[in-house]
Formats: sequence, structure tokens, C-alpha cells
Amino acid sequence: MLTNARLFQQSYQHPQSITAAISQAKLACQRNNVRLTLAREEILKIVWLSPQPLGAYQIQDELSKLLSKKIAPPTVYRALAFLIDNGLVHKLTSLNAYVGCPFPNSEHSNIFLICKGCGKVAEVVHLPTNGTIQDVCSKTKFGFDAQHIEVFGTCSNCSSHRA
Amino acid sequence: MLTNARLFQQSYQHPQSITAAISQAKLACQRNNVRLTLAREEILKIVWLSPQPLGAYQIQDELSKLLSKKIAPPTVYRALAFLIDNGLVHKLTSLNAYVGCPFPNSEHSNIFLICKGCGKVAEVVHLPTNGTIQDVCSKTKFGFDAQHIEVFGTCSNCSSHRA
DNA sequence: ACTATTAAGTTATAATATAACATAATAGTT
DNA sequence: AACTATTATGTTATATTATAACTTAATAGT
Repeated sequence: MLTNARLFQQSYQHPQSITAAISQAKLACQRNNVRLTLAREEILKIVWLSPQPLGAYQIQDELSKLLSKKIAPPTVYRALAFLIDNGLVHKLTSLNAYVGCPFPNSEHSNIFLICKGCGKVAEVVHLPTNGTIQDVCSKTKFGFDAQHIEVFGTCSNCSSHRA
Repeated sequence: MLTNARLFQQSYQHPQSITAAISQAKLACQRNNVRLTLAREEILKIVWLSPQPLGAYQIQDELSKLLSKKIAPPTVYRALAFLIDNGLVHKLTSLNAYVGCPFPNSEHSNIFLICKGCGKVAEVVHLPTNGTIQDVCSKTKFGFDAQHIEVFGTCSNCSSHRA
């Protein structure tokens, strides 16, 4: 089981995981023959630097500050679409918020653990769950394309601190 | 495995499943000591009568026609909140659309099969998937509250007709 | 009938996202 | 290096989804 769930214990994002994310992103873009432009790279950093998933307009604010100029929503949404298409960012649909993908290369379960306490979100790659979903699809003759799993609850850090 | 996936083969909602949904709703409301008012009941019917999930403003239009008067968004959103709270309707967060729950009483997997072809959505209750999600939670010491699983793909009806 | 509670009406506005068209940057070719 | 096709961004306006805040109405329990 592949996960970044220990970030629930961390008070900040390790800078190394951000630089790792950026370099992974660069590799992914090379492979896909697409460009990681300034706006795209900065938005990826912004998303990674945040302990919680960010909304598009929060990203807009951050980017605006960072580049000291007005940024309009389409700039943000276009960059997010690019990052999502290239597997570098996920949208959490129940929150309308965006989060960096820690495993941009691996097979995807797209399981997100969303803590109601601290608002942090961890991602999990879990083959057994992929398997049971496949079972559901074959039993219903449903041709699988993609899945998105959001799990709501309380992380260990929050349950120990607020017991 | 409990599912209404055969609705993918149907060209309309069987009236009996709608009346069944309404009577189940009435029972659920009695149990919870809450009222199934006119707006709530009509919206539940509207959602059930649609082969595809409906957006809040589509529901608004329908209800407005049905009652021959202007309906404002809060009326719709409040009724939807009520129906969701009482397990009678689900929101599909990736679509911002609402669908009737065929199993308002049973344990919930909240697995939704969303067909990209016809736009219909089936729900599935699948204990093995619940189990693997529980495994993920125990391995990550994440206190489970709820889950929401959206699966995207093509239903058997669409894949046979558009092969 | 009286009162407390719950629900609905009403108006305005917030939050999220996209359309459409103009301009600019980049990559590949000559 | 200039030319062209492609890709990306800027800009303005607007669509879509959802909620806040306050008023009025309906219902349930005394």
C-alpha cells in the first residue's frame, strides 16, 4: 500500500517532497511532450506548499502575490486542468479543492483520506480496493475508465490530540 | 451485492420504483421524526423520474413547472439537504448533480457507476469494497466516518449499442 | 387558542467555473 | 534569423452552483 498518510503527523510540507514533486512533474511533462510553464510550475508549488487542499481562488490569490500581478480565474483553471490531465494534481470534488499528487507515475487508486479535524488530505494507492471495484464492474458489465474515492474521517493526529 | 444497475437497460424509470422510493421515504421520515413536506416529496419524485442525475437548477425548473410558481434556489437546496441528510438522495460531487437512493435503509457503500455514454448512474452496495476501505483506514489509523466512490465508465447498454 | 419549533418564501450575493476572443510565447521549418 | 503553426496566456464578460440573512407561514404540542 502506497501512501503519504504520515503527512497527517507533520506540521509542514517537507521541502524535499515539494522539490521532488516539481522534478517528477518536469519528467512527466518531458515524457508527455508538454511544457511546464511558469504559471503551471508556480501553481504546482503553491498546491504542494499548502498543508490543506486549496480552492481555485485561493490559488489565484497566492499566485497573484507571488508574481505581483493580477491573475484572472482562467489562468488558474487552465493550469489546474493541465496539471490534472498530466496526473500531477487531483481535484477533491466534495471540497472543490485541489491537492498535489504524491505518486504521479504509479497506478492509481485515487483514494483520498480527508480529515475533518485538520483538513489535511492523504492519498492512498491500494490494489485490493482496485480489485473489488473491478469486481463490481465485471458483475455489472460496466466498462471501467476511472475511479475517485473520498473517505471522510479523523486522522490519528487529530484523534489523539482531541480525544 | 445490492445494485440497481439494471436501470442501465431501461428506457424509463419504472413507476413502481418511484412509488416504492416515496413510501420508503415516508417510513424513513417517520422513523427520524421529520416531515416529508410537499416540496421535499415533489423534489424526491422529480429526482426519481429523471433517468439521469439532475442539477439543482434543473430541479428548480421542474418544481417550478409542477407547482406553477416561482421557486427560488434556497427552497431546492434546503429540500435537497433534507433528503440527503435522511439518506433519500445522494449528491454526485463530480457532476454537481443529485440522484435518488435506491437503498435508503441498507448499509452504505456509496459506490456510483457513472456512464459516460448515457449519463445514467447506478448505485452499488458492495461489502468487499467496504472491507478494503476499512483496511486502508486501519493501516493508516484513520477513523472512518463515510465514503463516497464514483466510478466512471461505460454501461453495458452503451457499449453494445455503440460498439 | 397559544406558543415553540420547523419549514418555506424572498432578496441579495457569494463561490466556483467557463466562453469567447485577442495577444504572446514557443518550436519546428526554411 | 525570419516564417509559420501551434500552444499558452491575457482579458473581459458571464455562466453555474450554492448560501446568507431575514421574513412569513405552517405544524405540533401544550
